Amino acid sequence: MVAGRKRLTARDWTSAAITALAEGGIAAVAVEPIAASLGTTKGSFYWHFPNREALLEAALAEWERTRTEDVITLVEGEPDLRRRLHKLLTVALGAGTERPAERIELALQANADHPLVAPALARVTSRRLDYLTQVFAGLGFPPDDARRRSLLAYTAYLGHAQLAHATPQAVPTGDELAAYVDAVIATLTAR
Amino acid sequence: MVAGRKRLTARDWTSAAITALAEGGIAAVAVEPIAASLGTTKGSFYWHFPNREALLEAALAEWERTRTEDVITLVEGEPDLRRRLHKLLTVALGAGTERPAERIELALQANADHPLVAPALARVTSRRLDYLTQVFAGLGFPPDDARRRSLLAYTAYLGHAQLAHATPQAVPTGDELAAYVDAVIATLTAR
DNA sequence: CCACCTCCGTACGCCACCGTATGGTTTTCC
DNA sequence: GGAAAACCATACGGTGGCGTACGGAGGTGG
Repeated sequence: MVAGRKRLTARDWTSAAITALAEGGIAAVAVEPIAASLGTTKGSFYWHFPNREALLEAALAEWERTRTEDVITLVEGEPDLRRRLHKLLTVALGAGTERPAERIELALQANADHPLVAPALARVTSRRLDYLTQVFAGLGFPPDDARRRSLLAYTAYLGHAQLAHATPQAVPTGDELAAYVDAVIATLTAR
Repeated sequence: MVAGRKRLTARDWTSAAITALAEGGIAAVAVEPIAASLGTTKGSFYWHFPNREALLEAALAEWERTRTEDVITLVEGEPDLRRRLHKLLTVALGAGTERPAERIELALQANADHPLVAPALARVTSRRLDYLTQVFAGLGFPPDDARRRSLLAYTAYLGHAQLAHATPQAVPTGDELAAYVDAVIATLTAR
């Protein structure tokens, strides 16, 4: 892939692992294929990492870190709660399945069983749900109602991503998508 | 597993494959492990099937068949549309991730990329969405609104299943679940 | 009863990947 | 400028799966 540098760092390996993760899921985070894509050999890898699991662990940690940063920067531009929700849903439901971030997301969901994936996923999920609950509470819904609405919103997001990936023709695009997002927000915020 | 019969049929292999699918996903539909679980060897398998792919194909076909039957029998006991929706959602959201049917469902979603899985999944999804749309239309919503609501309902179901599997603690149970189902229905059928 | 067809066990070669061993090549730093 | 440390290539053995070859068992009909 990159022919420039000769000597690699652990970070080079983790970011290559993240790329592989996006493209082929957990199974693609494999030492020898990634070595080939980096134009090197396992000899390099096993100097920087003890084993494959450590690489996966590093990749997941990196993903979790940048992922939360993304959400924060996305959110902190919109003070109005209702518009913030709209923006959130537009990005969440509109993001096809092509972007690497979405692909990784799906790859991790697909491997939620994995002992390293499960806790990372749990943390991210929990943070998102808490945040959503907070938004709905800010819109004036009582706590438990806010929680239910956020759960509905989040599961709808998850399912939407899944559906867009598995059965893209079942999911609206363009103007239809915009109308859908509006309808969903109307439904989610209906008293 | 079964020590009784000596000679096996193709059906024996298919149902063993479905069991493996439920327990370990697509990757577990592997000839040698299943042979071992059946107490036999590959010699048997390659008499009944040309290769691994054919086994997977047979398993998927069988799943798709029984799956549609299940839905039909579930539905045709409740004439009232609103109660039918309630029943549907209760079963769909309440079904933990323990039942084999749910596990297979998730395993297939996790492998939606797979060339054999994708079309099967697309057919099932499309049928379900059409059915849901029909229910909402029957409740008096105009066609495109009914479609949007059914999409929201179905994505919520998909995401819920995913969440219940990956992050069970994020999902309500017992009385909370019942309350959640009621709230979701109220939200989904709100004008 | 025996020949044939059905079914299965075993052994083999192949591939992809993991992890180790070992020696060589760069840097770095005194 | 040379020793020590950092880094990498290569070769090896191990595991687990796929698919083939082939020989034998066991039912079944003539």
